[in-house]
Amino acid sequence: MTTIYDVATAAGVSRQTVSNVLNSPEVVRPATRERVLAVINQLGYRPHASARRLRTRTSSTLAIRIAPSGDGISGSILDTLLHSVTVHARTRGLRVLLFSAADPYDEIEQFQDLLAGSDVDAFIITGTTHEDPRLEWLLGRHVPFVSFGRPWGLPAEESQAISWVDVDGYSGIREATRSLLSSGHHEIGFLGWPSPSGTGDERRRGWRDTMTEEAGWTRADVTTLQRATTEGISGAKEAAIGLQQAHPGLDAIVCASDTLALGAILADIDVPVIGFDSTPVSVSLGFPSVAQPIDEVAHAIIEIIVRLVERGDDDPLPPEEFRQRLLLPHLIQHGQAPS
Amino acid sequence: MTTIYDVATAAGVSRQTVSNVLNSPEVVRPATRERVLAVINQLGYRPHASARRLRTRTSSTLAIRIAPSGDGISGSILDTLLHSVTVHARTRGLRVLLFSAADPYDEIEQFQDLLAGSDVDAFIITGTTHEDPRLEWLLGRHVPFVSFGRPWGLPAEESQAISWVDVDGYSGIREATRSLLSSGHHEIGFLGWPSPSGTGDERRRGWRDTMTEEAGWTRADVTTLQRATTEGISGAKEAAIGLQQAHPGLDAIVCASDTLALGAILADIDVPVIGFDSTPVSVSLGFPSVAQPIDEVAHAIIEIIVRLVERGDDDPLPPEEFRQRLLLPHLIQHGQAPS
DNA sequence: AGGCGGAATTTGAACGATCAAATTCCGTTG
DNA sequence: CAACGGAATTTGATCGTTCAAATTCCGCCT
Repeated sequence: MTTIYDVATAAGVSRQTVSNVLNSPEVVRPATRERVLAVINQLGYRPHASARRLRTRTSSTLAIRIAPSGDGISGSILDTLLHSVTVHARTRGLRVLLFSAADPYDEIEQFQDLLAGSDVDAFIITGTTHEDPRLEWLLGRHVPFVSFGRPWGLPAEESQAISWVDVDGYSGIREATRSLLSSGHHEIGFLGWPSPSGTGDERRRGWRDTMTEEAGWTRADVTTLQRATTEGISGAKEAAIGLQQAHPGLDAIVCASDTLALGAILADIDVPVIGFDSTPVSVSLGFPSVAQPIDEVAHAIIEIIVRLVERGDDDPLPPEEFRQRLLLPHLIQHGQAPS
Repeated sequence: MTTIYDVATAAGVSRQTVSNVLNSPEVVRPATRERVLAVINQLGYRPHASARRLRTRTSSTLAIRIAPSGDGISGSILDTLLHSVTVHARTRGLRVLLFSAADPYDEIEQFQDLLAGSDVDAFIITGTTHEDPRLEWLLGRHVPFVSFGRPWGLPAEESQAISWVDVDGYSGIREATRSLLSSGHHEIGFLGWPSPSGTGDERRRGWRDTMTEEAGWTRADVTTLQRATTEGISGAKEAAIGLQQAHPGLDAIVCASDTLALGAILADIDVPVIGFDSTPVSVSLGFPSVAQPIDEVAHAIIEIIVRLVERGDDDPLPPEEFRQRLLLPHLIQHGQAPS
C-alpha cells in the first residue's frame, strides 16, 4: 500500500504538498502540481479514506434506510430512488451507505452509531409521519438530512427548518384527470386511500378540484364519485364495482396508486383507469400512470445535501427555496392496451 | 464527542482496558468490565469507526454495485436481495455500501478506491459473464468476494477459487413442469431466452428433462415445443402464439421469466402459464411463478463473506462446500386467477 | 545590494483507536 | 515470608491524513 509519504518522497516534496495537490490545488505552484500528480498516477496512490475521516471528521457519505423487505407491487419507488441517488451521489463525490432498522427508534439508534464513527455526514429519510421522532432528533443535533416527502402536518415554524424534496401529487392527478376530460370523459371516479393521509388527501384534492373547476361538477356531487380503501387489490376491485353501481354513467377512474388501479382494472368494468407511480405493473400491463420524476428527485436531494454539508456549523441555513423542492410528475401513456 | 480516554478517566482505568472491554471482554476481570460498561452507557460512548479502521485496516463493510437504474419489470430481484443482504449484514455487524459503475472496468476502478481507503472488506458481485475482468482482478488481489450467480463457463480450476451462491433454476423449472404434469397437463411448452445463456439454458434443460423423463416425450419431439426470444413482452406474445399454432394441443406453458410469462398470458391462448422470479407482476396478476429464496441467498452470502473476511491472509480457503451454495427455488401459486 | 512581503513549501501536532511489550497485581508455593 | 508466575492492567508506538504555524523561496523595489 502506498501512502502520502511514498508519493512525497518520490516527488521530492513534503507530505503536506501532496495533500495540498489533492485538496487545495490552487495553493500549489503548477509545475509542482504536475510533478506530484504524475507520481500519484505512477504509483497508483489513493488516499486512505479512514485516515482522512479521522482527521477531518467528515465522511463524504450519506446514509439511507432500506425497509426490511420489498413489499411487492409498489414498494419499488424507493428502490428506484436508491439507484438514482447512488448515481447522483457519485457525481458529487459522495457515497451511499445502507442500513436497516426495525422502527423509528431503532433508526435513531443507527443514526447515532453512524454519526459517532464519522461514518456518515448526512441522511436521507423517507416516510415521515406526524410527530416523527426522527425529525426532532436530527434537528436537535444539527445533523444534515433531507426528507423525501414533505413532513405533513407540522407547525410552520418547525417545518421551515426541514429540507425536503417531494413530488406534487396534486398536479399529477390534475393532469391525469384533465387528460381524461379532454378525451371526452366526464363522469370520472376516484379511488384513493382513507383520510387522513397527507399524500392521499392531496391526490384526492387534485381530482376534486379538477372536476369542480374544469368539469362543472359541484362539491356535493363529486363526493359520491369517490371511494377510499386501503392499499390492496381486492379492496380496490370491490370499491370500483361499488362506484360503477352507484354511477352507471361512470366513464373513467383515476387512482391514487397503481395497486388500486390494477384492482379497478381487474373489476372488469371496462372504463379507462389511470394509476400512480408508473410501477412495473402499469408498464407491463400498459395502463397509463402518473410517473414521479425520481431521477430529478435524486438530483435535488443530492444538491441539497451538498449544500447542507458544506455549510459551516453555525452558518445560517440556506434559504428555503434551496432546501425545499416540489417537483412535477407526469402522466405516462404506456404503449399497450390493458388485457 | 466522547472518546475512549473520557471513558477510561471516568472509570479509573486505562484506555486499553476500555478497548479490551469492547473487543476482548474475556481478558478483563468481570468486576472491571461491569464498571467500564456502566460508564460507557452513562456517557453514551461510541467508538470512532474511522479511527478503528485506520488502525486495524478493516471496515466491517461490504459493497455492492447497484445497476444504473431499475429497468422495469423484472430487475427487482437485485433490489430484493439488497434488502435482505442489508438485514443479514447487520446481524453480523456488517454494513453495506452502495456504489454505481458504468461498466466492469469502471467497477474495478471503484473496487480500488473502496479498498484503498479501508472503506470495504468485501464485495458482492452479480451478473458475472464469461471472461469477466472483475473476477481476475479480485482473485489476483485476494479480495474477499461472493458472486450471486455461478460464474458460467470458467475452467474448473478457476471456478473452484470463486465463492458463489446461486439458485437452482434447473430444479425450479422441473418443479414447475412437474406440477403441471401432475395436474393433468401433458403438452407443455417452454418459452426461454436464446442460447447461449447460462441461466436460460439451465432452465430450459429443467423443462426438457422433465418432459422426456417424466412425461414420455422424446428429445426430438420436445424441440418443437419450445421457443426462444429475448426478454420482452411483445416477443413473448408472438412466440406463445407461434407455439400454439404449431401445437394446437398445447395445454400449458412454462417460462424462463415473469416477463415472458406475461407475454404468454397476454397472447390470450387460455392455457396455464408459469413464470419465474415471482415478481410484483406475477404476484399482482396472480399467475404462478418460481420464486428464488432471496432471503436464504442473502443469508448464505453473508455467512460466506464473514468466513472469508475472518480468514487470515494466507490461511487456506475454506473448503468449497462452505463457499459455494446452490439453493432451491419453489413454485408459488399466487392467490388470484389471471384476468 | 539589501530588505520587504506575499507565495510556496515544510514541520510539528493531533485525530481516536489498537497492537505489542512492559509493568503491576495477587494468590500460591517452597 | 520471600520468591514465583500467570492474570490483569498500563504504557509506548503507530496507523495515514490534515490543520496550523513556521520556515523558505523568490521577485521586486529602493
